[in-house]
Amino acid sequence: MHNNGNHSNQLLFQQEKPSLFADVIVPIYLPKILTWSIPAEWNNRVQQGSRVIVQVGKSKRYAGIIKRLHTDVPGLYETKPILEVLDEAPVVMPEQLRLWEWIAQYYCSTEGEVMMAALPAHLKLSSESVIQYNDGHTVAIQELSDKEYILTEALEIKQQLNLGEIQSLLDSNNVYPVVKKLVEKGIATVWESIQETYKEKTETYVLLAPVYRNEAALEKLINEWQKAPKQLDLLLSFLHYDRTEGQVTKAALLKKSGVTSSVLEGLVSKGVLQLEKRSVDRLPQVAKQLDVNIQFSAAQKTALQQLQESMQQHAVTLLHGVTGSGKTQLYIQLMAEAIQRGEQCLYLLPEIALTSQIVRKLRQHLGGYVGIYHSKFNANERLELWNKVKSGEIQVVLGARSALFLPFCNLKLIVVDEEHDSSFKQYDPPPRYHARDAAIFYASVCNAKVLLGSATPSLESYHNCLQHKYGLVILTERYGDLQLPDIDIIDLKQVPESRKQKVILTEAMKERINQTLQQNKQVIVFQNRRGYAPYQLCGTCGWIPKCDQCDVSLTYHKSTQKLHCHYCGTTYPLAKTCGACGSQDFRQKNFGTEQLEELLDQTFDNAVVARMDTDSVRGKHSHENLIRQFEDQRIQILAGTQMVVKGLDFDHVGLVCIPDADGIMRFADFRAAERAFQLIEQVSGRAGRKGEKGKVVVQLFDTANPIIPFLQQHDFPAFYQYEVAQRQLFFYPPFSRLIMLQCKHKDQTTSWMACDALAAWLRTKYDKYISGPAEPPINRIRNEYITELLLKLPRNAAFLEQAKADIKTAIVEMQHQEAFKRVRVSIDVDPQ
DNA sequence: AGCACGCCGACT
DNA sequence: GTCGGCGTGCTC
Repeated sequence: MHNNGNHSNQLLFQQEKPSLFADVIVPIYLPKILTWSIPAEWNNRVQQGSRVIVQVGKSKRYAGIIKRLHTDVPGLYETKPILEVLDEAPVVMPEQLRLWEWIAQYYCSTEGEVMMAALPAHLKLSSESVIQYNDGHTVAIQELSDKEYILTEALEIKQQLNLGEIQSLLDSNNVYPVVKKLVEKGIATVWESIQETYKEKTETYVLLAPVYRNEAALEKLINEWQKAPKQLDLLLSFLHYDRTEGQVTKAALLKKSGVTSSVLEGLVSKGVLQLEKRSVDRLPQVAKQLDVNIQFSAAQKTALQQLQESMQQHAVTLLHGVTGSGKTQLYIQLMAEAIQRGEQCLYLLPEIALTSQIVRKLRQHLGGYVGIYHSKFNANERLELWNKVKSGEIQVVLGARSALFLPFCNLKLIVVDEEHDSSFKQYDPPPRYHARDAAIFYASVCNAKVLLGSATPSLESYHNCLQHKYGLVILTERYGDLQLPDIDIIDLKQVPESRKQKVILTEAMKERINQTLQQNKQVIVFQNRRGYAPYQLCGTCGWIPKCDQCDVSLTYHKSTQKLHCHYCGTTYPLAKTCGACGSQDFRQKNFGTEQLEELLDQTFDNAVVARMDTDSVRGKHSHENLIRQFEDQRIQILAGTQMVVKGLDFDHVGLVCIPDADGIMRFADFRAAERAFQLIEQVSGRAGRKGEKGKVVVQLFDTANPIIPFLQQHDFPAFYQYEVAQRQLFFYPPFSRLIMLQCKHKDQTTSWMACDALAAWLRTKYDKYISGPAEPPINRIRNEYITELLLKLPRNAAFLEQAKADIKTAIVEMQHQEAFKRVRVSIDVDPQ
């Protein structure tokens, strides 16, 4: 067969211009990335990192991110074309795509899930079905079923409905068949609506009409003013603000002059003033000014120099500085230097440590260079920050773990403060990533340095320092030559009545609180349990009220007069009689912050007592207000959970009380000692910041606990040596890497058997690394039974990759078995 | 995550 | 015998 010239020209043409395909990440759970084709006319408009609209399945459309453009023709399936190109410039950078890929791979998640965690809501678009009424239809009422009739009637009035509206209209979850019928009968059509959700914020500004913009005309107007004195007043106050502030918003003018908008409307209709809508920034406008004349102590100066040297040599440096040693000032100095070099910095903190205190401090020194990013910000504000980070306008971001996903263009320093904090690990929803570890990877991609900071480093990080993988800088002196507080132990075994009925505050502790109050100092009382009483017990038969859906005893909350499940959030009415024997002899066991607050309030008449926990600071600014009140010493005693520990510096705290230290130490997992040390050391650090040495009083039964001497000496390295020996003995991190598999099923036996089947699959290769199956201490949550399998694997990257692949295979194999089809398995790499 | 296909109970 | 419940599998 031979070709004529024309034909071979076409072939040649096709070879020069092969069709283009895009691997697109869509924000849904998909086991692998899917490929769409690019219509030839858009070849020059698409780029890696841009968003495109694609259709997934029958009708649903999403804005996805182009991960890769290529010309590999997919062999096994027809590709659909992309439907729209949303961005001319990429919204995510190549470095970010590498981070996404790493997280998905390392944490056994998917890039779609990472995308959901990474992008601000307004960049994640998905379509919604709109059911549109067709006015011209000619169907008679008699031809319709009841449901069809109800829907037709509603459509006639509203013209358009979405599926959610139809569901509530018909009071059913299964409305699609009815909609389909109406479409078949020509009464309605269905189309997919996909809309940009970001809205620019606009403000109305008041301007002088052009004719009066010269002195003479204006003077004439005012001098010849006849009626409408309110309008004249308003005009004069407008002129005043216009002169003093340069521009006047409608809202501010009306507020300051105290008249209604109808007065302003009058001036506008007279043609004296004009209104103009302008789009404005949602982010606060702060001057870009550096103020870094920090008075460093000698110890800080040394540490700063050591940090700079260490960061030259190491990708990651740990700053181990005792509480109150002024670590934040060092970060500020380093970030200010980076700003001056035109670089970007990321400062990560655990969510609840992102208080107004730290924000104020950064704003004070780094001014408008700083952007803030955490869950309290709404979607519009987040998108604006996203864009300003991408453009490089914002150079420093202070944020919680999700700030790691911002599109930095010149990131050179990542500070992970309180790096030991377990809330850097996300659990639900996946990806179950650790922001500190992901930051270390991201820094390697961006060629940035990482600075970890903590008064109580994680064993993993400290171990890495001793192995010379990370640099280590130590700051042992507290700023202003303060000393760490003394820790006194009160042995509850020695308190006579405590064996029968638990004493919450011993006489000795009350005495110390009184002394502190008399010296006009404040007291923090730490109790890591919310509510009034963590469980109730029938005095006759021992029955304990539990959650119907979870294997957890219910906590009595006095404020709501209800029993709360702290796992699923369900509330139950207060039990008056025993559910088992009918007895009325109910005893409340243990105590939470709510009861503690009440008790403190009753005991110390002259002191103002407040409580800080997730229940008491629900409102938007209540957390900030509470902190402010405590700072201003309007509150003398603050009772609270972990919340009082994180990121707060108070100047007048003389005493920290821990009435139930047993509650911190008795957890059964391998991190119990580490967590207890961190928590108690961090709480202690709140005592005695300015003035003399603070005091800590700890009540407990378990006075023989080996971590106590380390706490009393504030000796982290000695604690590390003790704890690391335990870890080595039992092959726990930092000597191994953990992967936790959880099987969940509504039937307890099935859950166990499935987990056992998984274990059997994995034992062929990983026998000596597996422990379990086992039931966790709380084995039922939301009516699902949980069985766990823990793998303690050697720290070898290639080995771990293989293990993860084998785990995924084992899960698929297990779920092939008929009995286990509905068992849900979750994988948690490096669980906390 | 949706959305459709497919198989079993309560109604005409 | 059909309608409608939700269990199961696929999406380029």
